[in-house]
Amino acid sequence: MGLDVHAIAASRLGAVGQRYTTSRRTVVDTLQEAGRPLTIPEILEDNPSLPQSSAYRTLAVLTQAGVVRRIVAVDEFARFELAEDLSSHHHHLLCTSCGLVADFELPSTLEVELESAFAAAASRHDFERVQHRVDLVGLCTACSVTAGS
Amino acid sequence: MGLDVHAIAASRLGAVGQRYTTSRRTVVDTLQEAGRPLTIPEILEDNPSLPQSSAYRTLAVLTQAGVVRRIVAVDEFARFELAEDLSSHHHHLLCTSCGLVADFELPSTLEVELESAFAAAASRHDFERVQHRVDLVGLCTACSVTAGS
DNA sequence: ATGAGTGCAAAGGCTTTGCATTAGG
DNA sequence: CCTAATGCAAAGCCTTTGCACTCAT
Repeated sequence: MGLDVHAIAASRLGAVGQRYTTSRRTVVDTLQEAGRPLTIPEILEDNPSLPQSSAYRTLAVLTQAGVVRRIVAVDEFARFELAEDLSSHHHHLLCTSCGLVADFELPSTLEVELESAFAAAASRHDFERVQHRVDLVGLCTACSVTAGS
Repeated sequence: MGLDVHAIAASRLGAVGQRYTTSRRTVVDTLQEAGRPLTIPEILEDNPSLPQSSAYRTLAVLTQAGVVRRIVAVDEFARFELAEDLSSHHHHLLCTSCGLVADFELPSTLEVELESAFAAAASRHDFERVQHRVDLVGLCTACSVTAGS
């Protein structure tokens, strides 16, 4: 798709009174190129000149502006990816052994069914502004070879 | 249901060479009574005489024995609930504001469809021993009143 | 009795923050 | 220019761990 991610990012940051600075642009680039959720250590690895504290602050701002999404996987590291409307709707495969996060998609017919079931559950429990989080938790190829009993 | 949770817990602990001690029993009771995932601070609140380190160690052992399940919500706190075969299959509603976790269920027909879609996705990505994690993330009643814009 | 389990306190590790400096609009 | 953003270092906070004591078998 031909979305201008940087233009959208600049606009969303502006909407919350934030500037689209060099380091923020860099982080967005890194996430877009990765195409999967990255931890902050991974982001720093790709950008050795970026200080750790700047990475944390940058990602906090980008998250707040709706440019990136923070996801909680199975290990102690937070992970970040571009917001879904800047990439595409997808789900995550989480490796319980190494923490790897990969993306996958569900048939759209199933997504539709899920959506209505979720809407019903949310309304039943008085939850609002609900998004769903559908993940698979298991062992990735590498780990099932290593740790597979 | 008439499951004897304590008997099962004792048996599962035994299977991994662990004893079913008083504090472990206490934690299991607390989780069963709560009927929703609890953080360690919440567990300690319910059991003021239980030291923090014992709570962490107890829950680590119970998790390893398959008596409880550790879940990652949206905040920094790990949460624990009884294993599904000691309670029932369900999903979670997560409040992004206060971190509250509530339970909900999906129609069993939808569960079946999901299961096969997940199996397909997992096999496509060479993931093994896959479990699913289907949660809704939003604002609980209390928080949507307070923080609802 | 005798090793597993517990309690206390200190250490670990990811993340946040204070403050002086730099850069964006 | 002038405020927001950055960089460095120190502090926070959840969690884990070392070690001596106690309880379960």
